[in-house]
Amino acid sequence: MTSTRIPHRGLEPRKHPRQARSEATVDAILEAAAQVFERHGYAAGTTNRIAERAGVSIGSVYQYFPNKDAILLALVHRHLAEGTAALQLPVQRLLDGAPFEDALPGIVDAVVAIHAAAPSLHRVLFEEAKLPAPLRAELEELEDRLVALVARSLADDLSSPLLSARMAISAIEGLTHRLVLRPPDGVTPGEIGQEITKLIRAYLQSLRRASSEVA
Amino acid sequence: MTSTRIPHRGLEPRKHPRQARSEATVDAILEAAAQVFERHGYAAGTTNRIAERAGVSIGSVYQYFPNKDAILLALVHRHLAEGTAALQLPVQRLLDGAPFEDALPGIVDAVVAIHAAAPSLHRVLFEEAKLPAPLRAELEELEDRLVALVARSLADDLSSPLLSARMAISAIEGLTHRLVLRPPDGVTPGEIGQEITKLIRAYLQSLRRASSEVA
Amino acid sequence: MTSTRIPHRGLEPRKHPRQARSEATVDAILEAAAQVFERHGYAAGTTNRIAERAGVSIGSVYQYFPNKDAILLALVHRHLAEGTAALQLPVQRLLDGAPFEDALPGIVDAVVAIHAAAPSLHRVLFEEAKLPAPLRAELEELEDRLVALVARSLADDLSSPLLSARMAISAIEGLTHRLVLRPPDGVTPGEIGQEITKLIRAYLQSLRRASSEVA
Amino acid sequence: MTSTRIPHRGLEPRKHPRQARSEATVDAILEAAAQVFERHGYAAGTTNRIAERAGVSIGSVYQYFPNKDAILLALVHRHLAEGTAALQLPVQRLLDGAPFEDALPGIVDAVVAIHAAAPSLHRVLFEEAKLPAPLRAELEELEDRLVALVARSLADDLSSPLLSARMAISAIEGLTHRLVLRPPDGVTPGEIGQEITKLIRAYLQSLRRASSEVA
DNA sequence: GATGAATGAGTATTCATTCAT
DNA sequence: GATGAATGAATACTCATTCAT
Repeated sequence: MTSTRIPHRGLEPRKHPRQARSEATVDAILEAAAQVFERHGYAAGTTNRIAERAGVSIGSVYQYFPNKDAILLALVHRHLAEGTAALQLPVQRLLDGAPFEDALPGIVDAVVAIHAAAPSLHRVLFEEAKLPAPLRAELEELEDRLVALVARSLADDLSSPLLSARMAISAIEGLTHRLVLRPPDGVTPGEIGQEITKLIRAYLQSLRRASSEVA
Repeated sequence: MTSTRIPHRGLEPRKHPRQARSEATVDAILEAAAQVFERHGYAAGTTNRIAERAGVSIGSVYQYFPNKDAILLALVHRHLAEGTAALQLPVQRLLDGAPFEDALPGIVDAVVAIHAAAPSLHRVLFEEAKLPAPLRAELEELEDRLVALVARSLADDLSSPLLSARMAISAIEGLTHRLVLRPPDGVTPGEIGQEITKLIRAYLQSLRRASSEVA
Repeated sequence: MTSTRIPHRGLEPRKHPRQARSEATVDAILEAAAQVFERHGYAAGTTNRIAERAGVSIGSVYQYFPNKDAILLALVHRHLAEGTAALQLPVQRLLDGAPFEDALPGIVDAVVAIHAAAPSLHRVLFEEAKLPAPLRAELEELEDRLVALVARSLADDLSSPLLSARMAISAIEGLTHRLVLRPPDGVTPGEIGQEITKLIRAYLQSLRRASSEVA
Repeated sequence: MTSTRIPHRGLEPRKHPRQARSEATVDAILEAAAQVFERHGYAAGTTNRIAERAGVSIGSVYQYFPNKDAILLALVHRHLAEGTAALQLPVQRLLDGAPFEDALPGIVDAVVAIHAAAPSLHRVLFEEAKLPAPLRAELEELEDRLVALVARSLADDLSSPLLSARMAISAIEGLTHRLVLRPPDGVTPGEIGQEITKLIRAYLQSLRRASSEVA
């Protein structure tokens, strides 16, 4: 397949490895795929290269993944799991009723961390590859849920909490993405996070002022 | 070529059309390429598909473009020219010494307009395809110049004008990109622009307050 | 056509140029073709390159030649005419009854001259390209006639004049071809010719001795 | 590639077959290539035709050869190995100090045998295709070494042993090439060899006579 | 007559995927 | 289970040739 489009059917991992050895093989393949996609992009990251780097025969790759797209999907899921885990704590705080601005630094740190780990791979997974619609929908829903959560925490002060929450989350994602992939000279990821936090805070506070003025 | 990498040499258009007929052909090819890349992405946007959609034989495509990458490059340049044109006015105001915040809405509108015209194509041109290093450098320099210009206009009030300018420009680009590609329900591009403007303004004002407090 | 095979039909020049201008065009095309084939070989010598070098549009080339092979054929004929002309004198001496060894230096000089003029083109015309069978037959017949002529002049002294003549002619051709294309260090074409002459003379004399001993 | 030029890099066979099966595949491809090139020439001998005749998919061809040129190169090397083997014995005699004329028939027989096995393929390999410069240099050096060896064995009697040796070797090659490719009526390869031997002997003896007369 | 834009069959090559061992 | 040899559809690109202007 030369295309980048990722069909939906037949993407489930072929067999769930039950033995430790198999699990190690799957891990090796995924790790190899991450490296190969990171370096070459999705289209030029051939399955044979992945197999070679994993130290495994191409046949073994297809023993565990029905096709190339499935490998990418598994990577997406792995990435997603890591992301969810990193967001776990700050999101929990939101659920516990903490104000958004308290959870904000934790969220930003988590997003920055996710991107900083493998910036180029992130690009491949979420921008180069055309993920299957259902997965894409799932991703959007995930973001929507976070937005909704944030909106709820902003609802008391702001007039358009949903839009504001969307702006905040999008700013975090968008800025992190841009700035981590190509960081300005002499600025560390940590500082990037702080600056993003500042920006969001300023935005929300100005909205609050506007909101209170109206009232 | 299945890869997405775009080499630098040999990408100049092959012949300059001398008859009106060929100019129309080149236009048709570029327009077709824009559509095909927009729909299928770069990798899956085959040259034959482009030719077919242009209503032209594959040979004609290669009469004017030495290879597939050159088609994409031409598209990038076309896009770039439009972008530069759209930014012309607000940038001129900056050059004339206007404060950034006055030029801001114009800049945001221009960036939103560029994205809104063909959001998906924009993604293909600047994210899926690996542009040749020199072009990429040129693009970065373009952004750097804009950042420097903005920084200059912010230098009086702010302590880190370069970083702040970078944040502002990145926020415009990053947010526009995200929000135009997948706009929140019931929000128009115009409103997106306004909200982005608000966000940047809030950020700068808060920096100013912080700056003056220190002083 | 990528093939080197040269079909037989439709190879006659399309129209005999009647005006001086046309004749000049044909000449320019042939000269350009000679240069292009000499430099690039037949397969890589494209018709467009020929047209360009001739300073003529591709359409004009096809006005005078039905296809690429016809150009090569015309070149072969031109070459052949020159060869025949160069051999005219020594062959006439043979016809007049002169002994072969008297005509020999003239023949060798002629053959060397033909090769030396454009060694690489000669290779393309007679070895790379697969000439159409009839032309090939014609060429062979030409050589056969020369061989027969030589054989007649050797018939009195030798026991197998036909074979000896064939050997002599083949030696001239074969040696010239090899030695002119890649001449040994510090040896001029003239010396090559002299040495070939020596070799043929020695061969014939030894045959004569053998022949007379038997008798 | 339509051109006949053969670049030098990336021509090494792609993988060394480890299973018996693949060795058979490589052999089949080479044998098929020999036949296809023999019949159609290099340019018109398409890789698909080779695959088809080998009873193998086109993919398998490229599993073992990086490109078409590499196939031709492998054929050249195979041919060369056979040639070297055939010349082994007579050359050894020369090395052992035998006079050239003793080794001569063996050399001629070897050269005739090499050509007679696949005359047309020989033409394709060494005349139609433009071998990469290094290989061409290697071939010339091989011939040069043989010439030097012969010259050494002629040095005592002749005044220009190097030129004479070059003439002798060139005559063998050139005559064999011409006469085997298109043998005169009713003459067997064996007789061709004998006649060539005669010719060389006569040449050398006449040189010797000339040399001794001078002295 | 001349031009050069347009054509499209044909070529080398890649790479995801299968399957015999 | 694992291997890697084999497959072949698909792709970018060339170039001889045609034909509208």
